[in-house]
Amino acid sequence: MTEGVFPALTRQGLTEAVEQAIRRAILEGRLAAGERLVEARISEELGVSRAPVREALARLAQRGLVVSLANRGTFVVRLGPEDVGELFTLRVLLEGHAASCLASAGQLTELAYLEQLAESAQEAARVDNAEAAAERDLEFSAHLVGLAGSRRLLRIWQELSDQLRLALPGLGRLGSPAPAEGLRRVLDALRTRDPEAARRAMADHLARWRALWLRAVSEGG
Amino acid sequence: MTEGVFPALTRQGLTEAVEQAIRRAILEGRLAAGERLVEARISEELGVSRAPVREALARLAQRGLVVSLANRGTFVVRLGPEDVGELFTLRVLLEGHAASCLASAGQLTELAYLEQLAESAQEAARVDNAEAAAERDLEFSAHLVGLAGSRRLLRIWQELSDQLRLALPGLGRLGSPAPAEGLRRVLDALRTRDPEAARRAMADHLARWRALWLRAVSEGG
DNA sequence: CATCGAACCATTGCCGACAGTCGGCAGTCG
DNA sequence: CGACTGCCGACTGTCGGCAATGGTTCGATG
Repeated sequence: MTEGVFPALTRQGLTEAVEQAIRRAILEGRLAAGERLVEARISEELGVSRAPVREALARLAQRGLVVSLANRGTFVVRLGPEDVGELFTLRVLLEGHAASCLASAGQLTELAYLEQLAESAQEAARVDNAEAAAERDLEFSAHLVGLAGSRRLLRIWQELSDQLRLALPGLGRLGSPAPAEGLRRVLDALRTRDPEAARRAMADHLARWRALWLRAVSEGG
Repeated sequence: MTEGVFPALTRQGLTEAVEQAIRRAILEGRLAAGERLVEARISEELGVSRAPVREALARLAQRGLVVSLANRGTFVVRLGPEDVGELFTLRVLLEGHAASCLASAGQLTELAYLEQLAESAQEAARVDNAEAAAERDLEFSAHLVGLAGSRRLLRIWQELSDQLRLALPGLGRLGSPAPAEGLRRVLDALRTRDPEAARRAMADHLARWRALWLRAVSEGG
């Protein structure tokens, strides 16, 4: 039989469905930061029992999107400036590493999609939509990190990016120009196969984003 | 009222107790790699219902100690050479960063305990007990990363170190000399406040450990 | 004799219910 | 009037049970 024709649909259990529902509600800003998540309420609203809701909340807690206090409930995480600082420090570390790896061992054919994503990010920045630009930028980074080929690296990065997305709605109110030129320099470094330049370019690019995100959480919360 | 007379006892829930029990069973090698963990069996053995066992297994799955396949059960993770390679690549990245941070911004008073841990590790290496030396080395790194002051960094590192400990029993069979001298160079770099030297020293030290761990998982499984 | 299919069994996924715990409010005493 | 104590509602932690799923065994069939 031909392999890989069908995308291997994995019948997602209720738990996963509930997890996605809550995650989307959080990341789309329909659940405000600090808001309390009551199991019974969610289970009733979704028409399922409390068990899958409980497990979904536990997973989200481990992912850092919510925090659950014993016997007191789980709450949507509210990001402070220190949190954004931490997250960007780690992003610089991880994405810098990924960029460096890709520069030294990546296939040039893999750059095509990255260029497309970078173009998309630049376009979003051009129309002064910081929120959309940030989302595109995260997608670029997600693929960059994915190409590094380390499952654990990708998993960690996804966890961090999900946490960062908590502050995404706050970015929208800022009419600041979003960084977009930086990705070009990253791609240049990848093309010339210069690992150190790729790491630096990624770090510089992220440094510009960091300032923007920091302002978003400082003014918003 | 007098403040701080009672040490604020935090009653750990059943779930946490179960999680610790299973984790210890895995890390102490009483549960072999690849072994299946049946919820009902564990719950019966521990005298609790399946609910806390379920949640404990879910947490361990997120931590990467076990892997659970839908409707098929959860199994103790078996580490391959690629896994150990990934883990050490990330250790170099994270611990190198922590060492660098500490060199540029750390208090000299914090070095005292690190020196004590390094001494302990060196002593374990002296008696050719690779497993104990590895455990001491992990404790050293845990404190090093903790001193960097980033909760997320520490959490990620702990997750990775727990995964690495899966292969700890395999190290015991190797009669190889454990690296121990490297920590001294890390401490020297911290004392002289040289961030780049600290990162390199940490990387060199880990490179020596990496070879040992790789041999352990290659021969063992 | 190998292969396929159907019933069986062990185990997980999910459910509803009960008990334990927390925060708030009223009542009481100084 | 302020502080402490005891109740109250709400919610989480835990439990036993039922249904759904996957692997297995055994028999039928080519």
